[in-house]
Amino acid sequence: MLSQAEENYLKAIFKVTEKDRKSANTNSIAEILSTSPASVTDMIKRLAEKELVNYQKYKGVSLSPSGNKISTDLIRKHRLWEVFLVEKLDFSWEEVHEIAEQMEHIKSDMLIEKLDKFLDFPKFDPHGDPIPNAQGKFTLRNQYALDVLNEGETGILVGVKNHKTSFLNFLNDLNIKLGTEFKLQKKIEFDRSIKVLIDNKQELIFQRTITRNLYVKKK
Amino acid sequence: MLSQAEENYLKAIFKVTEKDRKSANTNSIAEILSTSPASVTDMIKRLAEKELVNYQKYKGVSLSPSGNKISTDLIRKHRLWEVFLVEKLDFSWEEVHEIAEQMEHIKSDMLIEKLDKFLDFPKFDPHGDPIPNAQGKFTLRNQYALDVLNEGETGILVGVKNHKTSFLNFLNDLNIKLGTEFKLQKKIEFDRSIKVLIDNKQELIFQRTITRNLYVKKK
DNA sequence: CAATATTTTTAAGTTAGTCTAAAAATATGT
DNA sequence: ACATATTTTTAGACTAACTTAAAAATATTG
Repeated sequence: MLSQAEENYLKAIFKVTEKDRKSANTNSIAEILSTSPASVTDMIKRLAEKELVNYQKYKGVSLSPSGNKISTDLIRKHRLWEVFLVEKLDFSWEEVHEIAEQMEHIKSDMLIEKLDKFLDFPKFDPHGDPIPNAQGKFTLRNQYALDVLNEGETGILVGVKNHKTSFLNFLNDLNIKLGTEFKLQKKIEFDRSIKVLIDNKQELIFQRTITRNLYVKKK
Repeated sequence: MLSQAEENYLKAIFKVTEKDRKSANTNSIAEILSTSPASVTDMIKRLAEKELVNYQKYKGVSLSPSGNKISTDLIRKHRLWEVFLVEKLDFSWEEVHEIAEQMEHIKSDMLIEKLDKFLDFPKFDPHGDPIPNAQGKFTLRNQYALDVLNEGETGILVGVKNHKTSFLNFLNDLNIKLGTEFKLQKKIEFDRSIKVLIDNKQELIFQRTITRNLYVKKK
């Protein structure tokens, strides 16, 4: 039985390596977990001992098959609980991360099975992130950052990359949510910002810091 | 912010002292938590430091007002989650204790408020135990152990004292659940066992070990 | 490619929570 | 009430997870 600390390390390694990076370095893990590189080395050795990670001194760390399964299970649990909090308990999407961070450590396979069923087997969480199935498989989707659209094209918001409360509240204030339609009016070459028409109502200019964080599917 | 271990000690002290006992002794706490008396002394000192308990060496320990509030909050959370698991996720009453034992440690006041509302403010958990309100107040109920009924009287099952899986499964096998009616046919003086008619269908003899653990209200 | 900067690991120490064994205090029985 | 039994506390040691500081390895750059 893994401790919550061990689980959090596995998740952090997953996070670093999921963007095709082969292995995670000590510093990046330390930063994600707000701890020291020394602590990371310490823990990695223990995880290597349990064959949850592949590790060679100074060469970075990656997840073993069993470590990878545990990570995707954690992500599955986290995202299912987020759906529960938003759909059933009426939380807003910027409020759920911290709570789900706690709930993902509850240990009971039957609980997750039944929760999944209760929620009607959702494939995406409230931020549009895919929920892996019980085998650890993620649903893929054709999605693009908003600034990839061509002029005149319309995209439907299906996900957000940045999950910070401040960013989500910015979207709340503009009444932007999953499903919101963006019609790209004009690409401004100078700084790659764009002029968009939102839900056929408000027209706005978005900088790259925003467009990079909005995932749409083409309408 | 309290650790799960600290919270479990507070709950154990609550459990020992709730049956009108003024203070809890080291051994009884150790037994509940499956730990050693030495560990209990150790932890009690820390809890006393934080003014969560009243403690004098060799004289037992009791909850301070703040310790008591934390305990009832934990019981509230535990029992609300049990209701959720049974009512919403379709668990059986003998399956929920362990899971709720984990869930009760999730820290979020808003979560419990919203959960309470989602469940429509239940006053009793799946075993018939009262759920304290946010102020720590328990709903009282006129209930009696089954063997307190007089011959000819009928009682409706409103709670069970023993929560062990084996006992609950015994009840499941007899199709006994909250709401089941017991008509007391005969008291057998010899060993205080009773002959009861269950839901006007099956007639059985129950020993004291069973009747003591069934709480009914008079019909 | 040597000097410097950065990253990673090691070493040594801390805290929470646990244990066992022994000592101290309290309770019990004749 | 005193000897014995029981309970509780202390002492010392252990593990998991963390820290800081220093040493070692790797990477970068003029």
